[in-house]
Amino acid sequence: MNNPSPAEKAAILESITIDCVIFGFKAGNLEVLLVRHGEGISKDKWGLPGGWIYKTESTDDAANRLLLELTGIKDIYLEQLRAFSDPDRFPLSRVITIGYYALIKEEDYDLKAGATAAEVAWFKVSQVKDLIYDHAQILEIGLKRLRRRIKQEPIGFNLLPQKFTLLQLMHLYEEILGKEMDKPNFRRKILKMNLLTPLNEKEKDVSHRAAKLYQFNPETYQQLLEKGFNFEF
Amino acid sequence: MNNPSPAEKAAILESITIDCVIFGFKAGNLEVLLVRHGEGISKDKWGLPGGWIYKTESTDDAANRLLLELTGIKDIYLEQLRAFSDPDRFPLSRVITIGYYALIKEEDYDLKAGATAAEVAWFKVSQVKDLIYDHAQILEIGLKRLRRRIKQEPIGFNLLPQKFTLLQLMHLYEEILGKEMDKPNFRRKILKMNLLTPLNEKEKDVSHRAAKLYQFNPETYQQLLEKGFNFEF
DNA sequence: CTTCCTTATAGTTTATTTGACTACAAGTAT
DNA sequence: ATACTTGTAGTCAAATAAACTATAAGGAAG
Repeated sequence: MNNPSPAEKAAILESITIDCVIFGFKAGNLEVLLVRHGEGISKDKWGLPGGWIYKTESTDDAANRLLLELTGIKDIYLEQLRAFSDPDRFPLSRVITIGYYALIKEEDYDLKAGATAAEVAWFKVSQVKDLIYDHAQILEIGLKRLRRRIKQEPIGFNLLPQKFTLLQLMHLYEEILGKEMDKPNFRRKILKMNLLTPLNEKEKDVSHRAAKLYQFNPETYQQLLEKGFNFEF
Repeated sequence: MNNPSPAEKAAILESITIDCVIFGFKAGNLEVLLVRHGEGISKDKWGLPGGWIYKTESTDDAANRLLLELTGIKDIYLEQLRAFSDPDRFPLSRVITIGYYALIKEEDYDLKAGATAAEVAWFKVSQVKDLIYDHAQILEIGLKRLRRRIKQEPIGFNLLPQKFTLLQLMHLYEEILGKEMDKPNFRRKILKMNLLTPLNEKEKDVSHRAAKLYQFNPETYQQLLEKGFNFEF
């Protein structure tokens, strides 16, 4: 979100930007993808990946392009959060930013800092601090959305590896919703949804009884995405 | 959303606008507020109330100001829908619009066409057609949001008069969700929420047994707004 | 190889919530 | 007085949720 060069100015919208909140999950922690800026007024500070919009692209396209340019991540489903429009949110001029968010499996993507980003990395959400501009607020709204969504749609699964145990899934819910759950009840409820396909495999290299591995049933997944569910637990 | 005059250009953002989807409810029908444009390329066509954003105001403020200028409605709670960013959505130039929506009691507000609006009026949602630009899409997204929300938060009450009967409330839900409900069950469920305060009054001038009137319990209302509920019926 | 420990998984029990109904009460209109 | 309409109360079986107990399957320690 540095100021555009004169050459770029012709092709971009002047007072709108994009910022992306990308969530991942690793070792029981919810993480978010940040970039360290390599130039401009926020040089060397960390913030959400984002930038300017070309006049010829939709904001959805811009979000995907920017994410690719800055972090190397491509072809993910980004959902719009909302616009952030405090007149003073950006110090150099009046700029409204449109927030996007996504959930991805960290393991599926290689990070590669590009364009104006000097560095890209995952940070535990609970430990993020000192983001540029109003990015802390955008992250917070993204987190709120994630929490609301995960109770009503089977989106959390995007954060887990292909094959996972029921306990891993439960821990994911516990981490995101910030509350403890009952193993037998969780198991019963999620299995009844028919959303998981049991595999003929088990965990390996664990020092206790190995749990069965599961993966999604993409069909039920689609149905539930549309119809929603209630995952209060 | 006509093009700004040169004098205005200094003070407004060039490629962003606001559009508002205002829902009301009357005689069993869900209605939406539209304005007939008095000037510009969409002269004499109907569309959502909206317009340009001053550089010094947030989009929330802009939405409220524009609504007041165009329709005379003021001081309502407008919630942001999302940004609409199709590069071709606005014929004259590249303009992204930020949609807002609100639910209000029609009876509480007097309409008064102002600024660039030649006329303001309520239209039954089911009968709206031929809106300018992509306003049909914005309305559709607003409606979707309304349907989702009304199942999870007690927002529908904003559409009813101060005092109302349970059947009126149920009809509101039926109209918005497009599905029939069971009277006794609806009654039981909603009363148990403790959201309604029974009044010592009854309907008047009806040609059948008069129903008891209720109003909200603002405290429970606040609690439920934060905590949410599940109003599937 | 037996015992202990940890985690996985199955099952029980009780209270609560739903959904579909029935029944009756309270008014208006004829 | 009677029929008709809508409001309100209550019943009952099925489904769900929450808390809990019990057992199985492994590895680790002795």
